[in-house]
Amino acid sequence: MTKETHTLWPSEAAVSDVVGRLMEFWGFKRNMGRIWAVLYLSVEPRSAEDLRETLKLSSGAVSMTLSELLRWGVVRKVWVQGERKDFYTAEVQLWRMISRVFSERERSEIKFAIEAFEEALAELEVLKRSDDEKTRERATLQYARIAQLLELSRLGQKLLDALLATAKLDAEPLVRFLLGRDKARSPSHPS
Amino acid sequence: MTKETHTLWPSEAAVSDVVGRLMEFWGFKRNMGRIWAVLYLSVEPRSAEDLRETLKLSSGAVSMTLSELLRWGVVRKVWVQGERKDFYTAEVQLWRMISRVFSERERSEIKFAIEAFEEALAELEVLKRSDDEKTRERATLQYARIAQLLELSRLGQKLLDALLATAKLDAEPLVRFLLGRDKARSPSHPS
DNA sequence: CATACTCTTCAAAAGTATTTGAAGGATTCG
DNA sequence: CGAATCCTTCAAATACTTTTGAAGAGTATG
Repeated sequence: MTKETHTLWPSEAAVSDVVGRLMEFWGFKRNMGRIWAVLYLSVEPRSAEDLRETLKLSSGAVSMTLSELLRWGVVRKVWVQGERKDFYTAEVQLWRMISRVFSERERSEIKFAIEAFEEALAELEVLKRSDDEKTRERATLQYARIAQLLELSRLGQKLLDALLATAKLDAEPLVRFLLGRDKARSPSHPS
Repeated sequence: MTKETHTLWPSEAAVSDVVGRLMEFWGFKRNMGRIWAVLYLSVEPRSAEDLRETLKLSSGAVSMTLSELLRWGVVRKVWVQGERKDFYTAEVQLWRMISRVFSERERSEIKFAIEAFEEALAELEVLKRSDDEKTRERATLQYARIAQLLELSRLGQKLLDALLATAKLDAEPLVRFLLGRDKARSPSHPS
């Protein structure tokens, strides 16, 4: 019933925009970022209609974007006393969000790559024993190069795993390590 | 003059494809990945025409993609004795490539976000002292939330810096740390 | 300096991705 | 049960990205 179209403050608009862009950069739809940001900055849960008006989107877009956000577990449905509509809030545990997204998305991507590299290596293994000199040379070089790619991918995978393991507990551990390294270098922001 | 259209082996095609996808996933054009991969797996430097034929692209596409790759420093021009055309090779130092891309692209992205968050905080700083109760509440919550985003961004920035500093020297140091953590947990792939 | 060859550019075409809004479900309320 | 409200779906429209290929600029060669 509250018909006041929550107008965004300039700072809210700016943050939503930046988050939208960041998300886009990370391969999501811009509106996912914008909607999440609005919810993240909202004192109370918001309805779909509310978001639709605030961000000037179609009802369909809001519905689809929200369901995607729900699927990624970065937004939750909330029941508000005596209201018919659904209300939504943002997950505020940033690390949780990130780890969820990473573990679902980046991991499968990298897993796929790793498998492909392994297969390629297996094929080249055979060609390295070819009768043809040229073929052997080519196969040998490629084998070495792909092995590099594989190594890098495995490393990326481990990095991700480490990050995820870390994030699952708390924000800090890995963080600390990295901040530590940095301490001596730039005095930067006093805060 | 060598008119033999280097046909790709299945393993080459597969790897080029995967690398293309990975690159696409990371926000580049798929063809950048494919071209780079072909060069990376090539025994000798290749000409633009050669790539055009191998990958069935238009001359324009090859030209533009190559110049983009050159701009990112992941491919280099090479002069081949007695040849009129330009020849190209891939940067084979993977860490170098990655650190170059990261430092140019991700860093500016994150820097921009950080600035935006800081500005938003400054604006909210004022609103937190508003006469209106509601406004104060809203501003206070948003301040706290954006501060979280800012913290996270700064962390990301530091992580990147650490990675870059590492990569600039060698592939290993950061790597070692991460591999260490992992050792005890999952026996996984026996190789 | 004319010719041949190569590379680049760019407007148009093709291809993708996102958004819209109307139709249809689903749920609650009287 | 019927009306009202809200949510979802999906084909069509729009917006955005990438690719094409022809025109032209640049350069080495005879």
